[in-house]
Amino acid sequence: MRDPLVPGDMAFQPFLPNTASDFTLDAMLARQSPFFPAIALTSHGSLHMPVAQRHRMLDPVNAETILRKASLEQHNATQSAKLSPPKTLETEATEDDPKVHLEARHLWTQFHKFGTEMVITKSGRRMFPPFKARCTGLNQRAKYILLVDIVAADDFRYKFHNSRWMVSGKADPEMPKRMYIHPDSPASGEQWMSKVVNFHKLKLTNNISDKHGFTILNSMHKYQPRFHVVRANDILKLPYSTFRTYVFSETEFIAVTAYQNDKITQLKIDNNPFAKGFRDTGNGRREKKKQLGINIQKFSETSGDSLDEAPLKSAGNATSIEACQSDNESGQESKHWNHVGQDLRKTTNTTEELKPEPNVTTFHDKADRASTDSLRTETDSEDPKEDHVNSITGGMTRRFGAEDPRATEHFQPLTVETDQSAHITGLGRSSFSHCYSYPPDWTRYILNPLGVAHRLLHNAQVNMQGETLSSVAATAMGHMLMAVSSGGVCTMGTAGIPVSSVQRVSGTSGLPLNFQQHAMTSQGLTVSPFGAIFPYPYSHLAPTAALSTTASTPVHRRSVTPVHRRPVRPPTRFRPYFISNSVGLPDNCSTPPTSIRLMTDRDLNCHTIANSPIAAPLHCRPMSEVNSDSSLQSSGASAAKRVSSKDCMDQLQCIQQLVSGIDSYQDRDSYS
DNA sequence: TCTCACACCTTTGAAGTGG
DNA sequence: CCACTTCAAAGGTGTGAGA
Repeated sequence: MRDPLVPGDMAFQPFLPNTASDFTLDAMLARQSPFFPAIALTSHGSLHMPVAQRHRMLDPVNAETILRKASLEQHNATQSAKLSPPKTLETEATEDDPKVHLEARHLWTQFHKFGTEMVITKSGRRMFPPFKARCTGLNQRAKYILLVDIVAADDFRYKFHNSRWMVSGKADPEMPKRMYIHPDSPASGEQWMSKVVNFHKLKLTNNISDKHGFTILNSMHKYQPRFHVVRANDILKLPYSTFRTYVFSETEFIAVTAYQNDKITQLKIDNNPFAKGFRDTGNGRREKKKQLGINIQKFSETSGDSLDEAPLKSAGNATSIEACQSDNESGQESKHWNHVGQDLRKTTNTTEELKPEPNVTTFHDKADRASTDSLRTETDSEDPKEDHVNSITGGMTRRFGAEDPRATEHFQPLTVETDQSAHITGLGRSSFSHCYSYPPDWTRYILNPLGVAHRLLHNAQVNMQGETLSSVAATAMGHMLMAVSSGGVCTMGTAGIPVSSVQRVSGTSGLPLNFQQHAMTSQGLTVSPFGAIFPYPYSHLAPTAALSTTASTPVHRRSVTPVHRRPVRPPTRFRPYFISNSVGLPDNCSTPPTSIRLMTDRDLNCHTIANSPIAAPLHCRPMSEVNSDSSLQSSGASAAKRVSSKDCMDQLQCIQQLVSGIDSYQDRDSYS
C-alpha cells in the first residue's frame, strides 16, 4: 500500500476551466481525460488533488469570474432560446422535467417533530420511515437511474438531554459515503412514474468496515437523505449524466444505536409492521410485560380497586403518542399516514387501526392471519406495482433484487462509496443556509476540491421543499467514480495506487474502467471504478458518490459566503441560490441565471438547469452521446456501443479470467 | 453509548392439497 | 394445470442486560 499521493504524483494534468472558452464542449472534450485524471487516490481510497489546484479552485475571485460568465451566458442562452423556433416533436420526446414527491410525508413530518432518530446497528437497519418518492415529469421513454445518499446535515455531534436533542460537540470524522442506487435502475421514466420508488432496502450501519454496501453513519450525528434522479440508461454513464437532486427536510434524522426518545420509539412501533410485537394492542412482549405487571399488582394489592385500575393502567400506559393518535391531530395523521404518500398503500397498521383490535392475538388464528395477509397484499399497492414494473423490466427485480429480501443475496442494490465527506453543511443549523447559498456553478467549480473538470459533466440542482436548491449535491457521480471504498475493504490493495496502476493491477489495462465495473458487478463482484475490487460479495460499490455536496469541503466549513446571496425564505437550511442581477439579468427576471426556479409546491422540487451555460455543452453531451435517449437506444448508438464487439469479447474474456482469480481470492479471504 | 441475544413479528417462496 | 393453503426459513424490530 502506498502512502497518500503527493501533489506531484498526479497522473495527469487536470483541466480547470476558468475562461469562457473552457466551458465549451470542445474544450472539455479536448482537455479532459475520460476518467477525470485530476483526481488520484490516497491509500485510504480517498481522493487527492494538489493543494495548489485546490487553492485555485477555491479562489473566490475565480469563482466569481466563472459565476458571472456563466450567468451572462445563461442569460444570453435564455434570450436566444426565446428566438428559437418551436420545439419539434423529436426534441420534446427527449425532454423531461422531473418532479419528485416525497411519499409518506405525513409520517416523516410526524417523526420530524420529535427529532427523528434512525437506529443504526452493526448488522444494518432499514430506514424507518422508508424513503419513498413518486416521480413525475420524466420522459417516458428515457431511462433513469434513481439514487439515494445520506449526508451529514451539519458538523455537530448530538446528545439526548432533558428529553431533547442538543449539540454536544463537534462531529466525529465522517464515515465513507455510499450511495444507494435503486435496484430497478436503470428503468424508463414510464416505469419510474408508474410506481412509488421505494428505498426501503437501504440499510444503515455504524460499522465502518461494513462489507454489505450499507450506508455507514456515525451515531449521534444528524443526517439528511438526498434523492437523485439521473437520466442515464446505464450505470456506466452516471458520471457523464445530469444529476437532479432533491432534498426533503423532514427526512432529516439523527442516527442512534439505541432509541433515546420514547416518542420516536412508540411512533415506530405503531407504524412499523415489524415492530408489531411491541405494540400495546398486540400480544407481544410489551403486552405480556404489562399484563405481568398487572398480575403482580393484583397480587400485591389486597383491595379490589386494582381490578378496576388494571385496564385503566393498561390504557394509561399508552404513550403520549398513542394518546395523541387516538384523539385529534396525530390520530388523524396516523391514519392519514397510511393513506397519504404510501402509494395508496394501506399498511398493516391501517388495517388494524381501523378495526377494533382485540387483545387476543390476531395472527395466531391462521385464517385470520391469512385474511389479514391477504388484505395487506391486496391493499399494498406498492409491491404489486413494483411487480408490475419488474415484469416490465423482464423480471430482473423479482429474480435479483429489489423487493425480495432473499434475492439480495444475489443482487444487492448498487452502492457507491467514497470517503469523501459529504456534509450538507459544515456550519451547523444556525448557519446552514450558507451551505446552500452558493451559486450552483460556483459550488460546482469552486467549493468542491475534488470537482475538477469532471464536475462539469454534471448539471444538477438541489431542491428543497419547493425551494429550488442548486447543485450542491449534484457533484455526485464524478466523485463517485473517483472514489474507492475505504476502510480497508479493498481486497486487492489497489487503493492508493494511481489510476493507471490500478488498471494494471486489475489486469484489464485495456479495458475502460466503467466497463470493467459493469462486467464485474454483473457477476456479483464489486469493483471500484478504478478497477479496485471489493470483497462485497453481492453489491456494487459502484460509482461512488460523495456527492459531495460542497458542504463537505473544508471551504464549506469555513463558511464562505457568496457575495450575491439573497434569502428567499426565512430561516431555511436549504436555500435556493441566488445570483444578483448584477450579473446581467433583467430586473424582471425572477429566474436565476441557472434557470433555477423557485417553486411553491413543496412537492415539486426540481427543475433541470439544462440551459445553464455551463451545463449546456455538457448537457449536450450526455444527452446526445451518452444518455439513453430512446432514439439512441433504438439506433444502438449509445456510447458503450462504440466499443467494437470484438473488443468487448476480448475484454469479457479478460474479465472472466480476472473474476476467476477474484473468486478464489475471496474464497481464501472468507476462509481465513 | 454500544453490542448482543432474544422474542416476536412480517415476508417470502416452496411444498402440499384439492378441484 | 391452476389456485389456494400450509409451512418453514429468512429477515426486521425493539428490548434489556451487560460491557
